[in-house]
Amino acid sequence: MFKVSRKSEYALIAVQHLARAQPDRVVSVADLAGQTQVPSDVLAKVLQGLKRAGVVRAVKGAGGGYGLARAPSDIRFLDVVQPFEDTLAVVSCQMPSHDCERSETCSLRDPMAVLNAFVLRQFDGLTMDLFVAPHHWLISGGRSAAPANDTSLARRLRQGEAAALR
Amino acid sequence: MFKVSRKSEYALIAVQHLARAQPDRVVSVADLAGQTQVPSDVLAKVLQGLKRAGVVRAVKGAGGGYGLARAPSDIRFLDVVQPFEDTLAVVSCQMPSHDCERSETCSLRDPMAVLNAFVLRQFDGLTMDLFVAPHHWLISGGRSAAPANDTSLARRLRQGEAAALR
DNA sequence: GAATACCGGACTAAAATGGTCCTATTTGAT
DNA sequence: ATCAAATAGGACCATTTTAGTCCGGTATTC
Repeated sequence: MFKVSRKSEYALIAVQHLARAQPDRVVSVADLAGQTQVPSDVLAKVLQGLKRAGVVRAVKGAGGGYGLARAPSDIRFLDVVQPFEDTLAVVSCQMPSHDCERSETCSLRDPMAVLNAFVLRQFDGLTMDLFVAPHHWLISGGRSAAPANDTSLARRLRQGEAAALR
Repeated sequence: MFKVSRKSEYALIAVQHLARAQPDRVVSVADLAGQTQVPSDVLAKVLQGLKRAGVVRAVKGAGGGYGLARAPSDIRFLDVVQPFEDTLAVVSCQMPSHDCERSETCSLRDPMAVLNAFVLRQFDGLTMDLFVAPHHWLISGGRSAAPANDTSLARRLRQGEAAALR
């Protein structure tokens, strides 16, 4: 459980690398594949998906490539991952159009809804700036101000909270 | 992502039903399959797994069957689910014996470790009593005392917190 | 000793996953 | 104009994972 698909991992890696490039520049798939060690065909597909999701912008033709559509702090973790996941539900009875044939005898649905909403809410507060720089949250003393929808998880990430690692 | 395997869902359902039975009684796979609408062969496998995990106890022979090994409040969500999941990591670079070939250029590992630990910790605080009775946490006024390792998620579940559902 | 039930391996069908290949189409440079 | 660089995206395949079935074995009760 929990584990994201490999495409999602590639997407996270791609966004991370694009975030390091100058904001107005654009990087070709070939270059990015070289940097990231991700098979370029697969990476191409992933970037297309990210483009459709509006996370990344593309410039076609010679000299073209991909760049972030906006600042990492405006890109949520789920924005990057969702295009490559079929569902974000913990159990299937929480999936969009599933009417449970066991509803008579099973009472998992409601507690599961709470659980599911909690998890989603936590992840919703995560933005990609928490992942980009190499350990920027560990070495940098200066910490950014907490955004409005800050969650416990986001807070911990920003602080590199050691407690969470135990 | 997040989604548990179907066996895990069956395991949750099974534990829920066993929790409703009298603590000293034991229910056969056939009976349980009838109650839960789960294919009995599959359910048998699931219960064997739960037994190996120490979640349920088995009584062999005529009149035998399965019962919970301890009170629902002493059974954690992860106890029930883990036997049927290959991994609890969000990304593969957090899995037990994975040495990352991208460690030079990828800085996802450390923030991901925080993320991973956070998720696990939240789920670790979940016990099965939060799932058993039909809406007991919604209709019952009396609420149990918070255990030592209470987490935000467990708290919300205990309260059936509407905020989490938005 | 026969019926009841757990135990658990072997096997199969179906689906998801990860990856490759091939062919447009757009664009910049010569 | 033409060519090369690059994205766009469909079709396809191999592998793995998943879900489920089947079957013989063992323990226990009546």
